[in-house]
Amino acid sequence: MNSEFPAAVHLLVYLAHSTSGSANSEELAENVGTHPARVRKMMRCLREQGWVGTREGIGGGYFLRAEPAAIRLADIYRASCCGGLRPKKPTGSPGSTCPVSSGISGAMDHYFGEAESRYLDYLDGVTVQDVLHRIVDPRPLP
Amino acid sequence: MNSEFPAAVHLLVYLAHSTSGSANSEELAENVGTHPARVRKMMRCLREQGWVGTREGIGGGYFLRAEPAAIRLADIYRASCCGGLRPKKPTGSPGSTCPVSSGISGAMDHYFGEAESRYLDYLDGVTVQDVLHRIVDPRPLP
DNA sequence: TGAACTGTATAATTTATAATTACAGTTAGA
DNA sequence: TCTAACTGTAATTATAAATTATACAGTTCA
Repeated sequence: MNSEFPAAVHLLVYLAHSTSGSANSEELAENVGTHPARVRKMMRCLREQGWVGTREGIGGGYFLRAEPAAIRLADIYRASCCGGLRPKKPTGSPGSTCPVSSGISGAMDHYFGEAESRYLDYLDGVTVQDVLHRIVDPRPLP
Repeated sequence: MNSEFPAAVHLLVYLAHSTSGSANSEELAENVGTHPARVRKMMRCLREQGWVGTREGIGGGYFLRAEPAAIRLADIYRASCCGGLRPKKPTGSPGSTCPVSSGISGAMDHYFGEAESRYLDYLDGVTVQDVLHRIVDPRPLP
């Protein structure tokens, strides 16, 4: 898995924690530990989901549009890196006469899909607010 | 995720399906679609788990040592690429004065760990035999 | 002894990921 | 209306990870 998903969560948690409620790409990039251009690119995705708003121009930046308790990690995952839990390169070859070589990738797709959906079932129960609370007020949480 | 895990499953399923019960690294590599040296390397791991045996020298190769129905995909996953479901590079920085930046990676580790364990719970219910049956006799199966 | 294998290390190549650069478009305020 | 401070986006470069390839010592059997 690449780090799009955790970085997206980080951005949303940061905005949820921010007292001013907004931040520009430079501030966010420094907090996450990445480059402002990458933040802006990721923000496109979060904006399309309706989770953040953008203000361009001087004094501009990003701000939350949704309630932290309404943003589920499973949805962030789906928006940022869906399918990332399975390997890109399948084994075997579809045209082989050997049933194992030709059929294994379809079978594995099935198992990866099922397993990934259990992974997402769990993340469906965790919100941006939960993550924030785990950080600023470490008590047992989802 | 890299393709160690699906390749390992492929190797075991192939041996389980093979009528002779054994195959050398060249035959396995061709079936999986990779290099014989990589097969030999992966076999080390499968041998250490007691799932396959090796015969060196002329006429040698690999053969199953365990029942296909007793080899669980979750165990293959653990042996071949445990932890591969989380990104390698954490976001934020531990020393930061910002609680989000310093705390997010610990929080995400927790959620990734929980989610991965759901993923494995599912794979725990699938065996090499199940995979083989799904390929050679496609009926509803785990 | 020699041919057919495995075991293992290391180098080379390819691919994926992230960082960087660049610049057009937007906005607020002097 | 001009300018500085931003975002949006694409293209390029750099870095890291995964995979393939090469090499050769050790094993086994005929």
